[in-house]
Amino acid sequence: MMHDEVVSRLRHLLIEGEIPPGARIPERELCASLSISRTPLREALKVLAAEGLVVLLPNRGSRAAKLTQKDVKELFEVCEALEATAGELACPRISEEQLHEIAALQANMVEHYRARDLPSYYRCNRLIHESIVRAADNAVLAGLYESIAARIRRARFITPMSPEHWALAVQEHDGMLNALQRRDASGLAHILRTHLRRKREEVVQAGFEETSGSQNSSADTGDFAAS
Amino acid sequence: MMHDEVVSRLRHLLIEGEIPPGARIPERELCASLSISRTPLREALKVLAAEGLVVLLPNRGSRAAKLTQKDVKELFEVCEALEATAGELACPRISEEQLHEIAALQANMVEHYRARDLPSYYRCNRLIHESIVRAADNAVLAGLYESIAARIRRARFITPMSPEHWALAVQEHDGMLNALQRRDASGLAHILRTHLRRKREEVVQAGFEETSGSQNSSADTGDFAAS
DNA sequence: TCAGCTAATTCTGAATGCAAAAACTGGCTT
DNA sequence: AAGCCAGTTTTTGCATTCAGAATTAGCTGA
Repeated sequence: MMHDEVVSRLRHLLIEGEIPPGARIPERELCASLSISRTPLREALKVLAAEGLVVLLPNRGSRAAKLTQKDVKELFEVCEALEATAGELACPRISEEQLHEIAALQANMVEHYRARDLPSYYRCNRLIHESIVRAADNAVLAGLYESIAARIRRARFITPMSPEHWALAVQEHDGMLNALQRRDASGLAHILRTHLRRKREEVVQAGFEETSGSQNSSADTGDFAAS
Repeated sequence: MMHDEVVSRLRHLLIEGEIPPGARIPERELCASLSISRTPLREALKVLAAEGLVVLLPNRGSRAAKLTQKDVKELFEVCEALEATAGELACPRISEEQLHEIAALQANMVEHYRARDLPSYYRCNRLIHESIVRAADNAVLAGLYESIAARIRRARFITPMSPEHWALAVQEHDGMLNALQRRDASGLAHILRTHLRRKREEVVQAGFEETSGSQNSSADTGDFAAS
């Protein structure tokens, strides 16, 4: 098992909530379940700690980072900036092919919306946003977006997605595609901003976790047990 | 020596150009010079690779990441977005105390400008930008800014800073402070954008390195020798 | 002399071992 | 019975060790 694969695998466990926020990360068990020794696992944990998905407590092991309300707010603020920038850069840079690809994804997404198939809808939605970011042709931006979006996705399982918001989101996506086709950079940026601000409201409304930003409150979650 | 300290120390070596871009990173020598074993050093290298300062070549060691023209362009595009966002967020959030602090730094910086003391000027300049970011009260944003600004700073030693640009930069800083005091969010964002765009032009003008984004061209730089 | 091949060396990546720190357990005191 | 302390176990962090890959050096034969 390659180093990058260990990181990816572990990142997946954290993002998908299989290791829930705040849970202790037991090195020995993960070593066994990934069949690697502690050295590469610990390297991966340090990387994920730098990414903000893991908190390392000196001499006291590591925990999956919690997601406080403030964290989510901050992540959305940054995500908004990154996506708006991506939108602005993408307008002059996007190729016809990429545009068609996004249009196809959009059509696909609307299908899933009509079928009320939330998981498929989310997948398309995510692919569209990623496509816009990719069209901005900026690897640094894409990397940061990837990381921030992943951290936001951890809060996904708390949000229920109301019917009104869903309808609105689909509408906004139409607006996005339209702005892209018209190469309306500031228009697209604006739509992306409001789109994200709305989603943020939705997530914050759900009001999960407590307000405290402490990662040390150890008295709440049990250990994560590797499968 | 603590883990975080190893990372900081190594990061410093890379940012200050003591390990020049493209140079091979000799594990053994660094281990000796930091008096640690390979395990913590390799952990630090993985973290720095995730930050984009180091490139890991499987089974062929690690190198300080190069800074191509495209890299610089991308970094500035992102930095622009982050700083503009910080400015917008800082305006409604900044405290009187923080404002006075920035005003003091600004006065200090102008002093250094008059004395044509470039290193001191740079230090103040950096502190001002960091203060604005801090005033935005967003830890995620601050973290990304820190990382991106550090990577940009690696290109510093190539740029000569012309007298006209310098004068203009000082003027723009006056504008920033003014906008902050007036709590003019979009005004501040605009100034920050043009300020950075100008600096970017300046750096790109200097036209270092080749255009190729390849990190693998091993035939150009010798090894870095630890002091 | 020099290209090509093979052996030795060096270096990388990962497992194991070891000392120190933390967590847990059981017994003792009040 | 509750709290506290000493001894034990577990866990953490790092050094060391080991296998495998890459690079280098040396040798052979044109």
